[in-house]
Amino acid sequence: MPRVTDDHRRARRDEIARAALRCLERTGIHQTSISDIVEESGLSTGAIYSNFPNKREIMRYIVSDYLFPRLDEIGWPGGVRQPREVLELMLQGFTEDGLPPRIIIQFWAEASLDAELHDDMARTVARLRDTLMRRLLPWARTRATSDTAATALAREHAVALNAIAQGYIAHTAVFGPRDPLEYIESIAAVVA
Amino acid sequence: MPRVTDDHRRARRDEIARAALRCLERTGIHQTSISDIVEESGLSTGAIYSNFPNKREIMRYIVSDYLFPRLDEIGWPGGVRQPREVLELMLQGFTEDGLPPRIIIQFWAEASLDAELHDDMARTVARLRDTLMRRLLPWARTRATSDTAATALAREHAVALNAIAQGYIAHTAVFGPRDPLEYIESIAAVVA
DNA sequence: ACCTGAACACCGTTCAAGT
DNA sequence: ACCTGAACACCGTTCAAGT
Repeated sequence: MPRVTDDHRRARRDEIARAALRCLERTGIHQTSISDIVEESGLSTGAIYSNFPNKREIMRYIVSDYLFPRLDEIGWPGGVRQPREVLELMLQGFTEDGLPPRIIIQFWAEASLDAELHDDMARTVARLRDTLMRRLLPWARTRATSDTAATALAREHAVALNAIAQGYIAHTAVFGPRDPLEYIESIAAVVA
Repeated sequence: MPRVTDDHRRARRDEIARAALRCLERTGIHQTSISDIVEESGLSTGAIYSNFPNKREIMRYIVSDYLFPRLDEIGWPGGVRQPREVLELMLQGFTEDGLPPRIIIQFWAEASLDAELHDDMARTVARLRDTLMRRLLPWARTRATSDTAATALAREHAVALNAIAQGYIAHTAVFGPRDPLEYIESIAAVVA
């Protein structure tokens, strides 16, 4: 019995979150009002508030489940791949499949002010890092003598990949789209 | 005669902007209300609104004049400096003298939604880039055959330095303070 | 000319009433 | 149990009245 109710509840929450996301893509977090979400979803104010306690919890739900939806579904090639190549695939994956950078940077701004939203973001980013780690592991094994060392190396590089991706997203959010390969090349030239 | 009035006006606007900035550091752009700024500045609502047409224009004023206040006042060493070293000094300068990354990322989020604020931001970043360019020029001259080529090279690298600094600020805004040198080293290891 | 602060319109949230 | 939508409190902005 709880099964049916839970499924229904989740479906409703997804319906609301997706409507909210369509509003966010148009106007951002703070310019999106509850009544915009009411209109976009076709539900009533009360329907929103009987599924989420407040607007902030809708945003937390989005950060946890919708912010970087498909990174583990990128068509990753198998085999040994250099970190640089994994980075290139990741940035191309964001460009093609992710939410607009404009939205992501707004959630970062929120996360820097709200401890719980920050923790949701940290968990989401940790999932991303683990996906990257798995892709880096074959390469890391060619560089390390033990399995433990390989895991540590892959993890370190996955963290750095996340950091560069964050820089790329922030950059394109503010200054517009940019070719990922050219971006990577330009920062490589500077830190070399 | 207009001189005195203009100076007075500018002083008042600075007074308001600084009070607003103190509020922003505590609670962010959207959680800072006009009445917070009224309280923090000791002025009245009407005094705010007779110096700025609305809250957004206070934010534009901050982006133009207060966001990266001291980058050209960093104690830059003279002589030929590698891009990597200029990058290190820049990130250290941000860490020591700039506004908290938490605030800067909020203005980026705003700039990605508001065309005029975006243009203010672009001008501010262009000033930063020109400062960096001047610091890179001695190095660029050792690498280029003409003055024109040196200028172009310095400019290219200055743009990349800005991009990396933006990544660093976004990263520290969300994930907390991090040693600039270690950050640079970790991304260098990946794009190498 | 600049400032005061009460009044207005709008948004997030609540809650009595419905199914 | 979930939903409706009018009502409430608060925030950005305006404006008649003051200096």
